[in-house]
Amino acid sequence: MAEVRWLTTDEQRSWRAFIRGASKLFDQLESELRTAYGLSRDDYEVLVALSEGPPEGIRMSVLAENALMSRSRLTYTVDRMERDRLLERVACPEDGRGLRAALTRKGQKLLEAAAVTHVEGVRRWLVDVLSERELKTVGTAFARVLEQVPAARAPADLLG
Amino acid sequence: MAEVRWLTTDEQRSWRAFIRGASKLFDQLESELRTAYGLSRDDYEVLVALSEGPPEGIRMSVLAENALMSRSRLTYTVDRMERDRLLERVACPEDGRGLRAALTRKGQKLLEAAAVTHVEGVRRWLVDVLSERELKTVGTAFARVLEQVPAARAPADLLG
DNA sequence: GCACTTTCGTTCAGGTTTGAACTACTGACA
DNA sequence: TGTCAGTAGTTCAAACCTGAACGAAAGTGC
Repeated sequence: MAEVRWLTTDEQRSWRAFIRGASKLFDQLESELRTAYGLSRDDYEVLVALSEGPPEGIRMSVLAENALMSRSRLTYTVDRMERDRLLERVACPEDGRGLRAALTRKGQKLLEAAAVTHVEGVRRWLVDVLSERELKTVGTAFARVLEQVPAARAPADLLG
Repeated sequence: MAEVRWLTTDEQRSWRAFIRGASKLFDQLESELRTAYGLSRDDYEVLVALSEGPPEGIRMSVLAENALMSRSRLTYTVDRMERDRLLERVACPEDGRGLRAALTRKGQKLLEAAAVTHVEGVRRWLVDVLSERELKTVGTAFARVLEQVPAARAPADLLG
């Protein structure tokens, strides 16, 4: 058992500022999307992923991966969105087990509107608040974090 | 209605990297705390806040503010933690409506153990992955974000 | 002292999320 | 061709969260 390497005062300060700022930013952006369009962050991520995929839709499992959601959570999210006619599930010709979620016209339209709100929020609360250099640094830093953090969160991964 | 100011390609890239990296980081850290100690991030935040407050405890409303939680969510969180004997609610002499949550010995011990796990995670997945300069920038950037985002998320705030 | 408004924390109803089972299908191997 | 492990997506029960409504106490103005 190695000695614990605590955070220095500066590291601690930075970490705390980050976790609080980021949490609040996420809450704010989600709150804006929800009150304006009734969309959760998950819903929005799904719409974005679909709009960037091919028109025939995206496999559920791929969608779950893209949006960093568990499969069951995605099932329920897609249920709700299908009920609201924002997307539809279509069978997958090449795999009888599979389904694709595909954007409807309504979903497309809603995303176009919501994206405006969302971009304004991202600008107002983040992009315009940071200098160009800061934003760039944040981007490259978290791209590296994303690479480092283990891809799967299977229980076995946590025991190493 | 003003023209939409979309994000530039670079801004978009930075924003995406950030949201994905940060989300994954949070998920990873929470997952580590949960499998090792059965603590959610909320639980952990409450323990930290209490350990930093006076020994007689902290008012529920202050705790909710510190941990960025709704009051009802805090009520349920504290219920669970009290059931597990990590803290206890004590009446508040100076305000008959109020309660303080105060750490028990067991809560104190658990936090001491969990903090080790948590710090290791923060180091491994963030602090050691970033340069000193990057971490500093992230800290100052999000401190500014925290300042800018409106404090309350009362419905009225969202209509302006 | 008495009405009024505000604040504190909880409770309620209903929606959401979780992780483990489950069904249906696929692909590999004999 | 038949078995069998593995995968896709769903479902289930239980835990969790949300926001509005609530009871109790505090503060305010008269």
